[in-house]
This record gives sequence, C-alpha cells and structure tokens, in this order.
Amino acid sequence: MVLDTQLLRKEQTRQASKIILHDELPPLKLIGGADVGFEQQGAITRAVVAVLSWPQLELVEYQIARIPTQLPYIPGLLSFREVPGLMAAWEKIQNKPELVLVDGQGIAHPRRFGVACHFGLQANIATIGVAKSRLCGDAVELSEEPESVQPLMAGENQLGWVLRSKKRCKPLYVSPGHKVGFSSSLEWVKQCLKGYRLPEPTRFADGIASNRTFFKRMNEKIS
DNA sequence: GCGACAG
DNA sequence: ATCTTGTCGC
Repeated sequence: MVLDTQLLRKEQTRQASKIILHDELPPLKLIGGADVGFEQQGAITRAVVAVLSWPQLELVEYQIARIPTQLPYIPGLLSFREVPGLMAAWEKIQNKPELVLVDGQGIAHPRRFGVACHFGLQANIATIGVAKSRLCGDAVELSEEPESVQPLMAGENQLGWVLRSKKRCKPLYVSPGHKVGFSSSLEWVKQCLKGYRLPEPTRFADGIASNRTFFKRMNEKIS
C-alpha cells in the first residue's frame, strides 16, 4: 500500500476551508454518536453510528459497518482511516439525526480538520468532535470540579474546550466539527452528559464499537 | 535536531 | 485502537 502523507495533509488543508463554524442546526429530534473499533489485529474496521432520541437520550437505532482497514493509524491523519467505515454505517441509518458527536477531534487539529470535520463535511451533517485525549492546542490547568471548562487554544485562536465531564476523570477535548459554533458545541456535549465520562451518543457508539457486552445486549431491545 | 502525537 | 486480572478508590 502506497501512502502519500504529504498529499493527504494538503487535502486536509483544502477541505478545512469548507468547514462552517456557526450553528446551522434544524430543531433537534435525534442525536447521533459515531466511533470505530477494530477486529483481527486491526485488519477489519468496525464502524458504528448510534442514534438517540432528543432530549430523552434513549437508543433508537444503530448500524455497524465492517470494512477492510484502509490505512494505518497516523497521528493527524486519523480521519482517512475512520471516515470510510463511518460513511458506510451512516448510509445504513434509517433515522438520520440532525447532529452527530464524533469520537475524535473536530477543528482541534493541526490543520483544523479532524475526523469530526471530515465526517461532517462528507455526510453534510452538523458534527462535534469529542476526543478522549489531546492532539494539539494548550489550555490552562483544569479545576478538579466536574463541569469545569477551559478554552483549548492555539496561540490567540480558540480550537475548542477542555471539559471535566466527570469527577476524577481525564477531561474531554470538545471542538466544533461542522455547522456548529464553539459555545453550542460545548452546550450540546454538556446536555448529553448523564453521569459518565462520555456523553451518551458517544458512549453508546463506543460501547458497541468496542463490543462491550452491555451494549451488545441492546441489540434485541430496539430491533 | 528534538519532542509530541486523536484512535 | 487492541490484548487482558486484579485491584485501588470513591
């Protein structure tokens, strides 16, 4: 497999200019979560899109797509590895949500084009990036208090937020993906918090993508 | 040149 | 990300 990383980075910079950083959300009825897991030592990508009701946040539908993994993991180029599978799962979704929380960065990315941006642009849907660790940017030390927030900065420019979603847990890195602004990104994520570190849409997608038994059992509950 | 580095 | 048991702390 030949891989021109220079070209992929250039492509990200080009696509990043198409990202819309203000709210273009219709009234919300459904909210989605997207994540991927792997099988067979990474050879197979298992992508999941979960759809929850709003504001009840109950699982309505989920779809899984299994495809051969296209690329290795390269920091900064994650979206090229994950978006093909996510798009396949997205196309199977019957109840399309108006907003999707994607596992990974939005614009908090070296070229302002994380996986949430890539997926949002390709699916033409509003997205927010919810990452479990930092890729780039800086923030002042975060208070231990739950719900405490600090802006994630790149010099004078804001990239997103660092959010303490739960006591004694590592913070979340929240950033706009597509068709949402900074403040609403933070608000949507906070409103999806239900006592766990991850917001519900991401938590379900993550649980299903990782084959956790609890989430696998949801199978019969909705079908 | 060196360190950092989503999943 | 994934492979994995017990274990420490609330």
